[in-house]
Amino acid sequence: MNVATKPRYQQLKDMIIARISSGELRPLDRVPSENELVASMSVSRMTANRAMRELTNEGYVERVTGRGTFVSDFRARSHVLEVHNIADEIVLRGHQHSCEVLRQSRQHARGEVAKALHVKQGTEVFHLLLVHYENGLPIQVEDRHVVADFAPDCLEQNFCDVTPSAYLTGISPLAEAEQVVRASKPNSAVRQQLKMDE
Amino acid sequence: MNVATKPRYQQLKDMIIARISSGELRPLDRVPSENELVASMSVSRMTANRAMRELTNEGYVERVTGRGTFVSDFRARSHVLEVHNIADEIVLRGHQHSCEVLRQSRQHARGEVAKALHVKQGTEVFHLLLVHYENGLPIQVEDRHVVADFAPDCLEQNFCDVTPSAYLTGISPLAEAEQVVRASKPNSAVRQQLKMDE
DNA sequence: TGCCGAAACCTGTATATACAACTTGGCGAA
DNA sequence: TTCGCCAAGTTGTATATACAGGTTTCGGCA
Repeated sequence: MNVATKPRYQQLKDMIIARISSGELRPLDRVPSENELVASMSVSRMTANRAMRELTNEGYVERVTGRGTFVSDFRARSHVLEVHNIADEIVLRGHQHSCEVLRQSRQHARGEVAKALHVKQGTEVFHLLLVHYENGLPIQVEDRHVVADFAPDCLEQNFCDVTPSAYLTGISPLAEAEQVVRASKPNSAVRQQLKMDE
Repeated sequence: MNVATKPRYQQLKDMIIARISSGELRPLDRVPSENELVASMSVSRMTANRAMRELTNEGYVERVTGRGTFVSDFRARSHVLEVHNIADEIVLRGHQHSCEVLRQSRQHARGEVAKALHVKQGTEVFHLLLVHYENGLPIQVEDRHVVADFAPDCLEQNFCDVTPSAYLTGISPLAEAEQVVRASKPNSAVRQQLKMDE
Protein backbone atom coordinates (compact mmCIF):
# COMPACT_ATOMS: atom_id res chain seq x y z
CA MET A 1 0.00 0.00 0.00
CA ASN A 2 2.95 2.23 0.50
CA VAL A 3 3.71 2.53 -3.18
CA ALA A 4 5.35 5.88 -3.85
CA THR A 5 4.22 7.22 -0.50
CA LYS A 6 6.41 9.89 0.98
CA PRO A 7 7.71 9.27 4.48
CA ARG A 8 5.65 10.89 7.19
CA TYR A 9 8.37 13.23 8.36
CA GLN A 10 8.56 14.49 4.76
CA GLN A 11 4.80 14.96 4.62
CA LEU A 12 5.06 16.98 7.81
CA LYS A 13 7.80 19.13 6.33
CA ASP A 14 5.83 19.66 3.14
CA MET A 15 2.78 20.66 5.14
CA ILE A 16 4.70 23.27 7.12
CA ILE A 17 6.43 24.58 4.01
CA ALA A 18 3.07 24.86 2.29
CA ARG A 19 1.68 26.87 5.17
CA ILE A 20 4.64 29.18 5.04
CA SER A 21 4.62 29.80 1.33
CA SER A 22 0.84 30.25 1.30
CA GLY A 23 1.22 33.01 3.85
CA GLU A 24 -0.79 31.20 6.49
CA LEU A 25 2.37 31.17 8.55
CA ARG A 26 4.34 34.39 8.33
CA PRO A 27 7.90 35.14 9.40
CA LEU A 28 8.33 35.04 13.17
CA ASP A 29 4.96 33.32 13.60
CA ARG A 30 4.89 30.42 15.98
CA VAL A 31 4.78 26.97 14.42
CA PRO A 32 2.79 24.18 16.10
CA SER A 33 4.83 22.50 18.81
CA GLU A 34 5.94 18.91 18.51
CA ASN A 35 3.24 17.78 20.91
CA GLU A 36 0.59 19.64 18.97
CA LEU A 37 1.77 17.95 15.80
CA VAL A 38 1.66 14.61 17.55
CA ALA A 39 -1.98 15.24 18.38
CA SER A 40 -3.13 16.79 15.14
CA MET A 41 -1.11 14.75 12.68
CA SER A 42 -1.12 11.42 14.43
CA VAL A 43 2.61 10.89 14.37
CA SER A 44 5.07 10.12 17.12
CA ARG A 45 6.99 12.95 18.67
CA MET A 46 10.26 11.61 17.26
CA THR A 47 8.86 11.89 13.77
CA ALA A 48 7.65 15.42 14.39
CA ASN A 49 11.02 16.21 15.91
CA ARG A 50 12.87 14.96 12.85
CA ALA A 51 10.66 17.00 10.54
CA MET A 52 11.14 20.20 12.52
CA ARG A 53 14.84 19.58 13.00
CA GLU A 54 15.35 19.24 9.27
CA LEU A 55 13.29 22.34 8.58
CA THR A 56 15.61 24.11 10.99
CA ASN A 57 18.69 22.91 9.14
CA GLU A 58 17.16 24.03 5.88
CA GLY A 59 16.50 27.45 7.26
CA TYR A 60 12.72 27.47 7.23
CA VAL A 61 12.24 27.75 10.96
CA GLU A 62 14.17 28.51 14.11
CA ARG A 63 13.79 26.67 17.36
CA VAL A 64 14.36 27.86 20.90
CA THR A 65 14.47 25.40 23.77
CA GLY A 66 11.66 26.09 26.16
CA ARG A 67 9.94 28.58 23.89
CA GLY A 68 8.96 27.00 20.65
CA THR A 69 9.46 26.97 16.91
CA PHE A 70 9.15 30.07 14.74
CA VAL A 71 9.14 30.80 11.04
CA SER A 72 12.44 32.28 9.86
CA ASP A 73 12.60 35.70 8.33
CA PHE A 74 13.51 34.73 4.80
CA ARG A 75 14.85 38.08 3.83
CA ALA A 76 17.45 37.87 6.55
CA ARG A 77 19.09 34.87 4.98
CA SER A 78 20.05 35.75 1.47
CA HIS A 79 20.80 33.07 -1.07
CA VAL A 80 24.01 34.84 -1.65
CA LEU A 81 25.52 35.35 1.72
CA GLU A 82 24.55 31.91 2.83
CA VAL A 83 26.38 30.46 -0.10
CA HIS A 84 29.70 30.64 1.56
CA ASN A 85 31.80 31.04 4.16
CA ILE A 86 34.27 28.94 2.27
CA ALA A 87 36.73 29.00 5.11
CA ASP A 88 34.18 27.65 7.54
CA GLU A 89 33.22 25.00 5.08
CA ILE A 90 36.75 23.78 4.72
CA VAL A 91 37.66 23.98 8.38
CA LEU A 92 34.45 22.17 9.18
CA ARG A 93 35.88 19.26 7.28
CA GLY A 94 38.94 19.23 9.43
CA HIS A 95 40.98 20.42 6.49
CA GLN A 96 43.42 23.24 6.46
CA HIS A 97 42.34 26.48 4.87
CA SER A 98 44.47 29.29 3.59
CA CYS A 99 43.78 32.29 1.47
CA GLU A 100 45.78 34.52 -0.80
CA VAL A 101 44.80 38.05 -1.69
CA LEU A 102 45.47 38.83 -5.34
CA ARG A 103 43.72 42.18 -5.44
CA GLN A 104 42.07 44.52 -2.97
CA SER A 105 41.29 47.84 -4.50
CA ARG A 106 38.79 50.65 -4.84
CA GLN A 107 37.22 50.99 -8.26
CA HIS A 108 34.34 52.55 -10.10
CA ALA A 109 31.53 50.24 -11.07
CA ARG A 110 31.21 49.88 -14.80
CA GLY A 111 28.90 48.11 -17.20
CA GLU A 112 27.46 44.87 -15.98
CA VAL A 113 28.76 45.30 -12.48
CA ALA A 114 26.85 48.53 -12.01
CA LYS A 115 23.83 47.04 -13.65
CA ALA A 116 23.81 44.00 -11.43
CA LEU A 117 24.18 46.10 -8.32
CA HIS A 118 21.48 48.53 -9.34
CA VAL A 119 23.84 51.48 -9.05
CA LYS A 120 24.90 54.20 -11.46
CA GLN A 121 27.98 53.88 -13.61
CA GLY A 122 31.02 55.09 -11.70
CA THR A 123 29.71 54.34 -8.24
CA GLU A 124 32.54 53.39 -5.97
CA VAL A 125 32.98 49.72 -5.32
CA PHE A 126 35.60 47.58 -3.68
CA HIS A 127 37.11 44.88 -5.78
CA LEU A 128 38.48 41.77 -4.15
CA LEU A 129 40.23 38.85 -5.76
CA LEU A 130 41.11 35.95 -3.51
CA VAL A 131 42.29 32.39 -3.89
CA HIS A 132 41.19 29.80 -1.37
CA TYR A 133 43.27 26.75 -0.64
CA GLU A 134 42.16 23.52 0.95
CA ASN A 135 45.13 21.61 2.30
CA GLY A 136 47.36 23.68 0.07
CA LEU A 137 45.35 22.92 -3.05
CA PRO A 138 43.72 25.85 -4.83
CA ILE A 139 40.00 25.33 -4.71
CA GLN A 140 38.32 28.58 -5.54
CA VAL A 141 39.05 31.91 -6.99
CA GLU A 142 36.73 34.41 -5.41
CA ASP A 143 36.01 37.65 -7.18
CA ARG A 144 33.78 40.20 -5.55
CA HIS A 145 32.49 43.65 -6.13
CA VAL A 146 31.00 45.37 -3.12
CA VAL A 147 29.24 48.70 -3.00
CA ALA A 148 31.60 50.97 -1.09
CA ASP A 149 28.99 52.56 1.14
CA PHE A 150 28.23 49.28 2.78
CA ALA A 151 31.78 48.40 3.68
CA PRO A 152 33.59 51.56 4.74
CA ASP A 153 36.97 50.09 5.67
CA CYS A 154 37.12 47.33 3.17
CA LEU A 155 40.67 48.14 2.24
CA GLU A 156 42.00 47.85 5.77
CA GLN A 157 40.36 44.50 6.28
CA ASN A 158 42.60 41.47 6.36
CA PHE A 159 40.69 38.94 4.35
CA CYS A 160 43.08 36.16 5.15
CA ASP A 161 41.59 36.03 8.61
CA VAL A 162 38.04 36.99 7.86
CA THR A 163 36.34 35.70 4.78
CA PRO A 164 34.44 38.43 2.94
CA SER A 165 31.05 36.89 3.43
CA ALA A 166 31.56 36.77 7.18
CA TYR A 167 32.76 40.34 7.13
CA LEU A 168 29.89 41.59 5.04
CA THR A 169 27.34 39.70 7.06
CA GLY A 170 28.65 41.41 10.16
CA ILE A 171 28.38 44.83 8.65
CA SER A 172 25.03 44.54 7.03
CA PRO A 173 23.05 41.34 6.64
CA LEU A 174 20.98 43.07 4.00
CA ALA A 175 23.89 44.71 2.26
CA GLU A 176 23.61 44.91 -1.41
CA ALA A 177 26.65 43.24 -2.77
CA GLU A 178 27.80 41.67 -5.90
CA GLN A 179 29.73 38.56 -5.44
CA VAL A 180 31.58 36.83 -8.15
CA VAL A 181 32.82 33.39 -7.43
CA ARG A 182 35.16 31.69 -9.77
CA ALA A 183 35.96 28.15 -9.01
CA SER A 184 37.89 25.53 -10.79
CA LYS A 185 38.91 21.97 -10.39
CA PRO A 186 42.17 20.73 -11.84
CA ASN A 187 41.78 18.17 -14.60
CA SER A 188 43.11 14.66 -14.27
CA ALA A 189 46.54 15.49 -15.64
CA VAL A 190 47.06 18.33 -13.25
CA ARG A 191 45.67 16.25 -10.46
CA GLN A 192 48.22 13.51 -10.98
CA GLN A 193 50.92 16.07 -11.25
CA LEU A 194 49.98 17.46 -7.89
CA LYS A 195 49.61 13.99 -6.41
CA MET A 196 46.18 14.73 -5.15
CA ASP A 197 45.59 11.81 -2.85
CA GLU A 198 43.55 13.57 -0.24
CA MET B 1 28.23 15.50 35.09
CA ASN B 2 27.21 16.39 31.59
CA VAL B 3 28.68 19.86 31.74
CA ALA B 4 29.71 20.94 28.27
CA THR B 5 29.50 17.38 26.98
CA LYS B 6 28.73 17.08 23.30
CA PRO B 7 25.76 14.94 22.39
CA ARG B 8 26.67 11.39 21.43
CA TYR B 9 25.52 11.66 17.85
CA GLN B 10 27.88 14.64 17.54
CA GLN B 11 30.74 12.69 19.07
CA LEU B 12 30.07 9.98 16.53
CA LYS B 13 30.12 12.50 13.70
CA ASP B 14 33.33 14.04 14.98
CA MET B 15 34.93 10.63 15.22
CA ILE B 16 34.06 9.75 11.63
CA ILE B 17 35.16 13.16 10.37
CA ALA B 18 38.44 12.76 12.24
CA ARG B 19 39.05 9.40 10.61
CA ILE B 20 38.36 10.88 7.22
CA SER B 21 40.56 13.91 7.57
CA SER B 22 43.37 11.88 9.10
CA GLY B 23 43.34 9.66 6.05
CA GLU B 24 42.41 6.54 7.97
CA LEU B 25 39.22 6.53 5.93
CA ARG B 26 39.78 7.42 2.31
CA PRO B 27 37.26 8.39 -0.36
CA LEU B 28 35.03 5.48 -1.35
CA ASP B 29 36.13 3.50 1.69
CA ARG B 30 33.42 1.77 3.58
CA VAL B 31 32.38 3.36 6.85
CA PRO B 32 31.36 1.14 9.78
CA SER B 33 27.72 0.16 9.52
CA GLU B 34 25.17 1.34 12.02
CA ASN B 35 25.17 -2.01 13.75
CA GLU B 36 28.95 -2.00 13.97
CA LEU B 37 28.80 1.45 15.52
CA VAL B 38 26.17 0.23 17.96
CA ALA B 39 28.55 -2.50 19.06
CA SER B 40 31.80 -0.55 19.10
CA MET B 41 30.57 2.79 20.35
CA SER B 42 27.87 1.65 22.74
CA VAL B 43 25.10 3.75 21.30
CA SER B 44 21.67 2.84 20.07
CA ARG B 45 21.13 2.33 16.38
CA MET B 46 18.90 5.41 16.18
CA THR B 47 21.75 7.53 17.47
CA ALA B 48 24.18 6.02 14.99
CA ASN B 49 21.56 6.51 12.29
CA ARG B 50 21.17 10.18 13.12
CA ALA B 51 24.92 10.73 13.06
CA MET B 52 25.36 9.05 9.71
CA ARG B 53 22.29 10.69 8.25
CA GLU B 54 23.62 14.12 9.14
CA LEU B 55 27.04 13.27 7.75
CA THR B 56 25.24 12.36 4.55
CA ASN B 57 23.45 15.69 4.42
CA GLU B 58 26.71 17.47 5.02
CA GLY B 59 28.33 15.61 2.18
CA TYR B 60 30.91 13.61 4.09
CA VAL B 61 29.53 10.20 3.24
CA GLU B 62 27.08 8.54 0.90
CA ARG B 63 24.70 5.81 1.87
CA VAL B 64 23.18 3.06 -0.24
CA THR B 65 20.32 0.99 1.06
CA GLY B 66 21.38 -2.62 1.32
CA ARG B 67 25.04 -1.91 0.67
CA GLY B 68 26.45 0.41 3.26
CA THR B 69 27.98 3.80 3.92
CA PHE B 70 30.96 5.12 2.01
CA VAL B 71 33.22 8.13 2.27
CA SER B 72 32.38 10.71 -0.37
CA ASP B 73 34.92 11.57 -2.98
CA PHE B 74 35.58 15.12 -1.96
CA ARG B 75 36.87 15.99 -5.35
CA ALA B 76 33.63 14.84 -6.91
CA ARG B 77 31.58 17.30 -4.98
CA SER B 78 33.16 20.58 -5.70
CA HIS B 79 32.31 23.44 -3.45
CA VAL B 80 31.04 25.01 -6.58
CA LEU B 81 28.66 22.50 -7.95
CA GLU B 82 27.10 21.95 -4.58
CA VAL B 83 26.59 25.63 -4.21
CA HIS B 84 23.54 25.72 -6.31
CA ASN B 85 20.95 24.44 -7.92
CA ILE B 86 19.35 27.80 -7.46
CA ALA B 87 16.16 26.70 -9.07
CA ASP B 88 15.81 23.78 -6.71
CA GLU B 89 16.53 26.02 -3.80
CA ILE B 90 13.80 28.43 -4.74
CA VAL B 91 11.22 25.84 -5.69
CA LEU B 92 11.98 24.00 -2.48
CA ARG B 93 10.72 27.05 -0.68
CA GLY B 94 7.48 26.89 -2.53
CA HIS B 95 8.39 30.02 -4.43
CA GLN B 96 8.21 30.54 -8.12
CA HIS B 97 11.42 30.38 -10.07
CA SER B 98 12.14 31.73 -13.51
CA CYS B 99 15.28 32.26 -15.47
CA GLU B 100 16.36 34.50 -18.29
CA VAL B 101 19.27 33.74 -20.60
CA LEU B 102 21.30 36.84 -21.38
CA ARG B 103 24.13 35.10 -23.14
CA GLN B 104 24.94 31.61 -24.32
CA SER B 105 27.95 31.55 -26.55
CA ARG B 106 31.17 29.82 -27.47
CA GLN B 107 34.31 31.72 -26.69
CA HIS B 108 38.02 31.34 -26.29
CA ALA B 109 39.33 31.37 -22.75
CA ARG B 110 41.49 34.39 -22.08
CA GLY B 111 43.51 35.72 -19.20
CA GLU B 112 42.23 34.90 -15.79
CA VAL B 113 39.60 32.55 -17.03
CA ALA B 114 42.15 30.31 -18.70
CA LYS B 115 44.40 30.59 -15.70
CA ALA B 116 41.69 29.60 -13.29
CA LEU B 117 40.71 26.64 -15.40
CA HIS B 118 44.27 25.49 -15.89
CA VAL B 119 43.92 25.57 -19.64
CA LYS B 120 45.88 27.31 -22.36
CA GLN B 121 44.89 30.69 -23.66
CA GLY B 122 42.37 30.31 -26.44
CA THR B 123 40.92 27.02 -25.30
CA GLU B 124 37.28 26.84 -26.21
CA VAL B 125 34.82 27.54 -23.44
CA PHE B 126 31.12 28.10 -23.23
CA HIS B 127 29.99 31.32 -21.70
CA LEU B 128 26.65 31.54 -19.98
CA LEU B 129 24.98 34.54 -18.44
CA LEU B 130 21.70 33.96 -16.67
CA VAL B 131 19.39 35.85 -14.37
CA HIS B 132 17.39 33.98 -11.78
CA TYR B 133 14.11 35.29 -10.46
CA GLU B 134 12.33 34.33 -7.28
CA ASN B 135 8.68 35.28 -7.43
CA GLY B 136 9.53 37.66 -10.22
CA LEU B 137 12.28 39.37 -8.26
CA PRO B 138 15.79 39.18 -9.70
CA ILE B 139 17.90 37.32 -7.19
CA GLN B 140 21.08 36.25 -8.89
CA VAL B 141 23.05 36.88 -11.97
CA GLU B 142 24.91 33.73 -12.85
CA ASP B 143 27.98 33.91 -15.03
CA ARG B 144 29.79 30.76 -15.99
CA HIS B 145 32.66 29.64 -18.09
CA VAL B 146 32.79 25.95 -18.88
CA VAL B 147 35.49 24.03 -20.69
CA ALA B 148 33.94 23.03 -23.99
CA ASP B 149 35.19 19.46 -24.02
CA PHE B 150 33.17 18.64 -20.97
CA ALA B 151 29.88 19.94 -22.25
CA PRO B 152 29.58 19.10 -25.95
CA ASP B 153 26.12 20.46 -26.66
CA CYS B 154 26.10 23.33 -24.28
CA LEU B 155 24.69 25.67 -26.87
CA GLU B 156 21.66 23.52 -27.60
CA GLN B 157 20.81 23.20 -23.95
CA ASN B 158 17.81 25.09 -22.69
CA PHE B 159 18.98 26.49 -19.41
CA CYS B 160 15.59 27.82 -18.51
CA ASP B 161 14.52 24.27 -17.82
CA VAL B 162 17.76 22.84 -16.56
CA THR B 163 20.01 24.84 -14.33
CA PRO B 164 23.63 24.65 -15.43
CA SER B 165 24.87 22.96 -12.30
CA ALA B 166 22.35 20.17 -12.71
CA TYR B 167 23.33 19.83 -16.34
CA LEU B 168 27.02 19.78 -15.68
CA THR B 169 26.70 17.37 -12.82
CA GLY B 170 24.86 15.02 -15.11
CA ILE B 171 27.49 15.14 -17.80
CA SER B 172 30.57 14.80 -15.69
CA PRO B 173 30.69 14.95 -11.93
CA LEU B 174 34.41 15.48 -12.22
CA ALA B 175 34.21 18.06 -14.94
CA GLU B 176 36.58 20.87 -14.61
CA ALA B 177 34.54 23.97 -14.83
CA GLU B 178 34.79 27.54 -13.98
CA GLN B 179 31.72 29.03 -12.62
CA VAL B 180 31.21 32.63 -11.96
CA VAL B 181 28.31 33.60 -9.83
CA ARG B 182 27.25 37.15 -9.54
CA ALA B 183 24.57 37.84 -7.06
CA SER B 184 22.94 40.95 -5.81
CA LYS B 185 20.25 42.05 -3.48
CA PRO B 186 18.33 45.23 -4.11
CA ASN B 187 18.99 47.96 -1.57
CA SER B 188 16.28 49.26 0.70
CA ALA B 189 15.08 51.92 -1.73
CA VAL B 190 14.68 49.47 -4.55
CA ARG B 191 13.11 47.00 -2.19
CA GLN B 192 10.40 49.41 -1.15
CA GLN B 193 9.85 50.32 -4.72
CA LEU B 194 9.25 46.69 -5.57
CA LYS B 195 7.07 46.19 -2.52
CA MET B 196 8.98 43.21 -1.31
CA ASP B 197 6.62 41.78 1.21
CA GLU B 198 7.31 38.11 0.72
C1' DT C 1 28.01 -26.30 -14.53
C1' DG C 2 24.53 -23.01 -13.97
C1' DC C 3 20.69 -21.08 -11.84
C1' DC C 4 17.66 -19.99 -8.12
C1' DG C 5 16.54 -19.00 -3.56
C1' DA C 6 17.33 -18.33 1.18
C1' DA C 7 20.01 -16.19 4.70
C1' DA C 8 22.58 -12.47 6.38
C1' DC C 9 23.40 -7.60 6.28
C1' DC C 10 22.48 -3.06 5.21
C1' DT C 11 19.89 1.39 5.34
C1' DG C 12 15.15 3.84 5.91
C1' DT C 13 11.42 4.76 8.59
C1' DA C 14 8.14 4.83 12.63
C1' DT C 15 6.84 4.46 17.43
C1' DA C 16 6.79 4.56 22.53
C1' DT C 17 9.27 5.99 26.31
C1' DA C 18 12.35 8.52 29.19
C1' DC C 19 15.07 12.14 31.09
C1' DA C 20 17.40 16.78 30.82
C1' DA C 21 17.40 21.67 30.33
C1' DC C 22 15.17 25.91 29.42
C1' DT C 23 11.12 29.46 29.50
C1' DT C 24 7.00 31.28 30.91
C1' DG C 25 3.19 32.25 33.75
C1' DG C 26 0.87 32.07 37.82
C1' DC C 27 0.34 31.49 42.59
C1' DG C 28 1.53 32.05 47.26
C1' DA C 29 4.25 33.96 50.99
C1' DA C 30 6.70 37.81 52.98
C1' DT D 1 2.94 44.87 46.20
C1' DT D 2 6.82 42.22 45.19
C1' DC D 3 9.70 38.55 45.25
C1' DG D 4 10.54 33.79 44.64
C1' DC D 5 9.23 29.26 43.66
C1' DC D 6 6.78 25.76 41.28
C1' DA D 7 4.06 23.76 37.50
C1' DA D 8 3.32 23.34 32.74
C1' DG D 9 4.94 23.51 28.24
C1' DT D 10 8.79 23.27 24.91
C1' DT D 11 12.87 21.56 22.63
C1' DG D 12 17.10 18.26 22.85
C1' DT D 13 18.77 13.91 23.31
C1' DA D 14 19.00 8.76 23.96
C1' DT D 15 17.24 4.08 23.84
C1' DA D 16 14.75 -0.22 22.61
C1' DT D 17 11.96 -2.14 19.28
C1' DA D 18 9.84 -3.13 14.95
C1' DC D 19 9.08 -3.63 10.12
C1' DA D 20 10.11 -2.59 5.13
C1' DG D 21 12.97 -3.00 1.27
C1' DG D 22 17.45 -3.35 -1.13
C1' DT D 23 22.07 -6.03 -1.87
C1' DT D 24 25.26 -9.63 -1.46
C1' DT D 25 26.75 -14.13 -0.71
C1' DC D 26 26.61 -18.73 -0.57
C1' DG D 27 24.89 -23.18 -0.96
C1' DG D 28 21.75 -26.52 -2.82
C1' DC D 29 19.29 -28.34 -6.62
C1' DA D 30 18.49 -29.31 -11.43
